[in-house]
Amino acid sequence: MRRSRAFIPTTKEAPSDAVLASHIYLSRAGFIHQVASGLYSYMPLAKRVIKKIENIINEEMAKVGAEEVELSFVTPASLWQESGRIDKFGKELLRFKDRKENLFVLGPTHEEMMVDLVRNRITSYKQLPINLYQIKTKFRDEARPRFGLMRGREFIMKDGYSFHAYEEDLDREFSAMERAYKRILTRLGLDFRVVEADSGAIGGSGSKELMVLANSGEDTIAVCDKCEYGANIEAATRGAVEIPEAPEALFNKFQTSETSSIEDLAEFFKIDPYYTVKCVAKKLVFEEDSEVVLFFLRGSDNLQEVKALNATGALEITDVTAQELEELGLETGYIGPLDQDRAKHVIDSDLKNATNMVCGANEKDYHFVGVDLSIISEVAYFADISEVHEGDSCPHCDGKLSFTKGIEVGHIFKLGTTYSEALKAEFLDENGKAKPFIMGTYGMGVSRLVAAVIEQHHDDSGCIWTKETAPYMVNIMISNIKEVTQVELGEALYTRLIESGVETMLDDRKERFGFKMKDAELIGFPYTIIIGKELVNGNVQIFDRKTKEKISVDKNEIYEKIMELL
RNA sequence: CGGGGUGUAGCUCAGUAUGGUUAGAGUACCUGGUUUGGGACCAGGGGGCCGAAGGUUCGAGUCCUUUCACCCCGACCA
Repeated sequence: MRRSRAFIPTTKEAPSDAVLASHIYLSRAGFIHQVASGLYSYMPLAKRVIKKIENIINEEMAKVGAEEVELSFVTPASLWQESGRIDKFGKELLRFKDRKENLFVLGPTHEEMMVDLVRNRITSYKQLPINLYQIKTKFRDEARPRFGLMRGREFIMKDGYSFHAYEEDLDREFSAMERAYKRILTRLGLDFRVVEADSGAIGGSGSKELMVLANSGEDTIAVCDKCEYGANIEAATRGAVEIPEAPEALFNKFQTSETSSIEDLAEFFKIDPYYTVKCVAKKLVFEEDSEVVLFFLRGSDNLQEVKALNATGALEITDVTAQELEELGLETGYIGPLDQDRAKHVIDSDLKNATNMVCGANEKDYHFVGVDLSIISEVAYFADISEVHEGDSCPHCDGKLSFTKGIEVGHIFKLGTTYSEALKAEFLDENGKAKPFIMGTYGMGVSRLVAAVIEQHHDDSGCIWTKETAPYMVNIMISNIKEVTQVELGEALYTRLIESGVETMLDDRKERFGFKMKDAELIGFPYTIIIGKELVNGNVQIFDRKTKEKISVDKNEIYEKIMELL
């Protein structure tokens, strides 16, 4: 492509709302243009990058035997009613009616559509397994779109779905897909981590997220410093702690005025908060109603709300007001798990057999000491509801957990029969018995990957595309368009590279050296061949975007040299 | 959805408290000239329903009402 003819509107200034590097540079370098909140147009450079990523995905999907399809973007709301997700998905689903007053939604994900496509077409175990995917624009009416391509309302996603007759076959496919996803991210040149995760509103198990490591990531992930373990903070667990010697005490009720906080309580008894029981009261919203639920944890721990949701099966978790607690007869600061009959409660599994604990006596100004929680271990409801801390031990080895930020670019999980049952998608097994498909689902954010690459590969001058993602590999810069010898060499080299299949840009604009260099750095071509003042000595230079180094090359060897580098 | 902010040239922003020439700057764009290794310089030029609608006034970018959009913090987010 000739730069003089290309549509690449670069600017010196970024849109005022751009915060992330990817948003700033993709805007400034003329890749994307925002048209409305969370909606972006892709200009030629972005389109090329997207195609590259799609090609890599297609290649890797072909290797594992997945087939590409394309489902309609506008989907009938009736399918969403059938699965029951029309209410669960909420306002993120953009709904509208056609001229005949039929209700439709813009697809935010395509479980229903894919199950509908397969049901009654795949009818025998002999036809299984199959794995179908598409790369398609999705729409989620996010309450608050932000960060450019990172969290748009309209975005491109690769979504795949596999159908199986047996659990073991799903397990096999799931592993194969995990490997394929890792290969994709590796080829894209990304530093990433596969972590255990919560499966969210779609439901399912064996959930894993593929996280591109970047400080700007919206997710916090806990990773082990010794083994491969990594998990989203929403799902992270920790190894059993060596229970330190508890200060022994006989069971007793103690007057503890002015100690409604864990801090005060620990100070009062001169013990570590680890030996205290804290109560976190939350209001849980269920499909029909809502109610206050008490969560008991060690004083040293914090409630992990996603875990709390999973433990209770609620849809949403919100704060409670002091008034609501009062109405239930709960004494703030002195709520304890013993004889707790005022509200439903969940106790952190870490407390299951804890002894010598201090907890609220459900009476103002009184706490129990020397509490042995094992006495209620048979009757109370225990679940993992605490959030791991940095420095906690790894659940799989003797390493320590540390936190890092990640961008969720992929999410794979085992759906099981949730959707096939809801949509009555069944096949006949060897015994002629009808069974729902066992499904897996595999998502990867294509447009988000474009942003993720830049989040991980940029500097103060702009984008630094990796070899597999670069919109053009080589930029030939003719320093002074009035110098005939420079133009001649540039044109000849351009033609030769194009003929060799190299994606090449020829900067043939009548601009000054500095202007063109800044522009090339902003766009981020991996290599720029500078044909300039050294040509009188028979030399040109290769500028490496990543290192910003320029190396001189004899003009007669430049073709071979650049081909070597690619 | 709660709280806050901003809408003026393609982009970044002045001007609005106290209404009053033809609405400004930088950048980008066009023409001519000089320049040619790190976003040049000089001269000239084009570009605006001052987010929209209504109102107050002799007069509104500026005051009032309504509305829309966008952004930030939070809630939410397969």
